[in-house]
Amino acid sequence: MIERQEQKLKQLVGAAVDLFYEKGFQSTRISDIVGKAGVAQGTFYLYFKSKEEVFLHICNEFTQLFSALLEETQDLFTGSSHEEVHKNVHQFTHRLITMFTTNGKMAKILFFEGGSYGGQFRKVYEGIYTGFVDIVARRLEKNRQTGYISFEDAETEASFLIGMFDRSLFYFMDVKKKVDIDALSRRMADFIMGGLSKNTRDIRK
Amino acid sequence: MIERQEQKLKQLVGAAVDLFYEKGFQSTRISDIVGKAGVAQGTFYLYFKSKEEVFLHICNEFTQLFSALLEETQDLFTGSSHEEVHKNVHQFTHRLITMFTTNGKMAKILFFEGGSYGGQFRKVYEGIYTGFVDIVARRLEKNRQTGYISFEDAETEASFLIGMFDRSLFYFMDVKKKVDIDALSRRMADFIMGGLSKNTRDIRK
Amino acid sequence: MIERQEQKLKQLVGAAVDLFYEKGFQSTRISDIVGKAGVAQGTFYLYFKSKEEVFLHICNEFTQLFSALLEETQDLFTGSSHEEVHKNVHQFTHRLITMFTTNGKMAKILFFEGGSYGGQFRKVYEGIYTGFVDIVARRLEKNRQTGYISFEDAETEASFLIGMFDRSLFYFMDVKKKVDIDALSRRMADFIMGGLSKNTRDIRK
Amino acid sequence: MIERQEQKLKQLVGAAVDLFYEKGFQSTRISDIVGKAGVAQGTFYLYFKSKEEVFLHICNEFTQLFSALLEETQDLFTGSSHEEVHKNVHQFTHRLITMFTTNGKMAKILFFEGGSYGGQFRKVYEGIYTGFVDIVARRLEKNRQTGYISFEDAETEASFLIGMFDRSLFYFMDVKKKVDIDALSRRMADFIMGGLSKNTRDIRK
DNA sequence: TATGAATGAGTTTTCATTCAT
DNA sequence: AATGAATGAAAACTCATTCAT
Repeated sequence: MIERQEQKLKQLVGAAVDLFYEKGFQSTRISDIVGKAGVAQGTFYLYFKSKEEVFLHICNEFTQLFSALLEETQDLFTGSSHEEVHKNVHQFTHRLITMFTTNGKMAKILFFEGGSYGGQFRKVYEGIYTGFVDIVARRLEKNRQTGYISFEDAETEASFLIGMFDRSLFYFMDVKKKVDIDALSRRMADFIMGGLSKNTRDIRK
Repeated sequence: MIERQEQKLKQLVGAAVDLFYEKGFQSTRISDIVGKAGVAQGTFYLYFKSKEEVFLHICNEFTQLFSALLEETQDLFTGSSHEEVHKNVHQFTHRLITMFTTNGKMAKILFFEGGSYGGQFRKVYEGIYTGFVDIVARRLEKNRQTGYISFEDAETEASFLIGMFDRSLFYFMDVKKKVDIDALSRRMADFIMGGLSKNTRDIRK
Repeated sequence: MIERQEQKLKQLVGAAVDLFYEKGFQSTRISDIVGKAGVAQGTFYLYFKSKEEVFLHICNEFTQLFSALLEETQDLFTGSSHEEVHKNVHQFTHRLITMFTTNGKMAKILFFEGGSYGGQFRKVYEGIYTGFVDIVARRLEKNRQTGYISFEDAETEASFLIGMFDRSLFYFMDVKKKVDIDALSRRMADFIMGGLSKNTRDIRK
Repeated sequence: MIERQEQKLKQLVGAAVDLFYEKGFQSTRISDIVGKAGVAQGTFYLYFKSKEEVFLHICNEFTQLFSALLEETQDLFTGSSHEEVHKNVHQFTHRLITMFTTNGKMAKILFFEGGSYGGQFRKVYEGIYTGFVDIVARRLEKNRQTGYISFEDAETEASFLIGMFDRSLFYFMDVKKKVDIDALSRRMADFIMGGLSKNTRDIRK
């Protein structure tokens, strides 16, 4: 019985993910969702209070995956050699890209729909984005003294890193419809290490 | 008479820009626009066929500014010394940030609303974004041989550059509500030059 | 449940018939129909896609009655004596007038609204009218040889018969608001038999 | 100057006739009329108070032509021999058909649009139709005693005559898009004389 | 718990008419 | 007299949400 309910919930969420992804939040009708989920119109309201609630449910699911992954990256930018730092950064980009491509629809729903202005989800999006920037900035700051990375302002630099990750990934996922995870994560790690080596390079030269 | 019309058009476009920025495209009502513009409901339809059309009008305005600016950046990444290349990159980031902040609302409307999934404007957005990536990739390719920049795949690298530019700028404009153009453009140029120096650095080491 | 739906449908159609009859198709608002039917505005759209669709529904209902009746009149104009032919013609006019007066509102909606120029229903009307002319012409042709009726061109003559039937009936229904079915059908039969006896009369004289 | 005005009026009326004929009254926009007439939107209101007024203007024009013609038919159904009556009836149908086909658009606007239910013009239409029936009925009555025509009730018979005239003519004008005036008027006269000879024929037999 | 028919508030759009120029 | 931009009332239609079964 409870399984039945769980299944209905999953059907509804699954249908919503597909539809938000295809048509966007605003253009998706409750009737579309229930239609795709194969349940009656009224049933939707047994599981969610409103369309917004499904959206937030989806955002939460993704945010949890995301947070869990970020938690595991304590040693991003750490290392006792340039190569080790590079390896850690690469590991990070690889994992992140893998997670984003695996949950591509949810990622896009959150990062595009959520960011859309006036969306009721702007706040959610900003919270997640800011949290992401913060955590990366903190990781940077933690390793400022190692001498293997260099930057003026951790927040600014973090926003660069996340921007290049986020948009380039969606560029390949969305526009190019093809992501070579290995190549992209490696190039990303290279670029990041280069970008973070400005002063160290100059100094060592 | 014609001036009057021009003025009405500007009022309408101005109101639309403000409202799309504040509430998003979907949540903005024609009645909001005419209300803010101080004209009658019907007047809107003398100037635009639909809400979509105002949106595209705004996108076009911004796209033109944007294209004009891109045209002027023929020597992005060129130069006969590391410093000269850096200077050119910096000039570019400075100009671009200035333009984006000056036309902040339009920029955000296009880059967020336009990118929103299922939005009717996805195509417009993708066209502009792809065009942007293409032009930067071409500038990169043109200067591959100079030895001052280095990369495996120009398109990938271009998507990095644009991503970091785009998102970090909006992060400061939107979330932080404060952009230090000089500092940001300089740091961006530094990061870019670092990111593009991977191999050169390794080689010279 | 299904009965409930059927009832709602009937209420809506009934209200529409009344209103189209009183105010015409164009002047009838959906809000008038739902108001008269005692249902909510949105309910209308559960049963019909548009105002046009109710109209066509009504036309179909009447057309079916009409076609069924025409099917039964195989022996119109047949007979082995002038009197028998007359009797058959009279039977026909009597039945037809009875059907039209019984379904007076529907008949008028189709024959007036439908025929109205530029109406979206012109085609429907013309189809029905032409079909009516055709069938009467065929019945005439079938009995051309009996010697009890006479005419040059069956189609022309059929258009005479239908015209006199159609307009005179509406003249009494609409303008005079009173129809003496027996008298009218008899006079009509007399007139028709006279009109169709031109040559026979001359010959016999 | 005054000629100029007259010309504008004619342009407007002409455009209105064409458009009412093509698209119907309701579907015709003032903007269509002024567009076709080549004058400004506001100019319309210098000549007519509303769309209704142009329609009535057109109806009046036609009604005048029609009334003038009816006035001239004092000797419809008169004559001192069957042949003479026939000749007069034929003359009448010929003239009437000629007039209707010559002013085909106006005729159809009045007889179809005007008759459309709920049309604001129902009254106008009914007035004209009733007047037509009345005058024919009076002509019939006047000649009841001659012995060349026979009928029970003049009004009924008049409604037959007009119905057959009206609808059959429009059937050929509209549906068949071809009217053979000579043949149609002759057949009509034949049919009418037949229809009106019921009793006389029986008596003389 | 599940259903799906019913609701009605909310939005876009049209177009006859007005009026300043 | 002529113009045509501006007006705003009116109407069709959509869809999230409710509720009786």
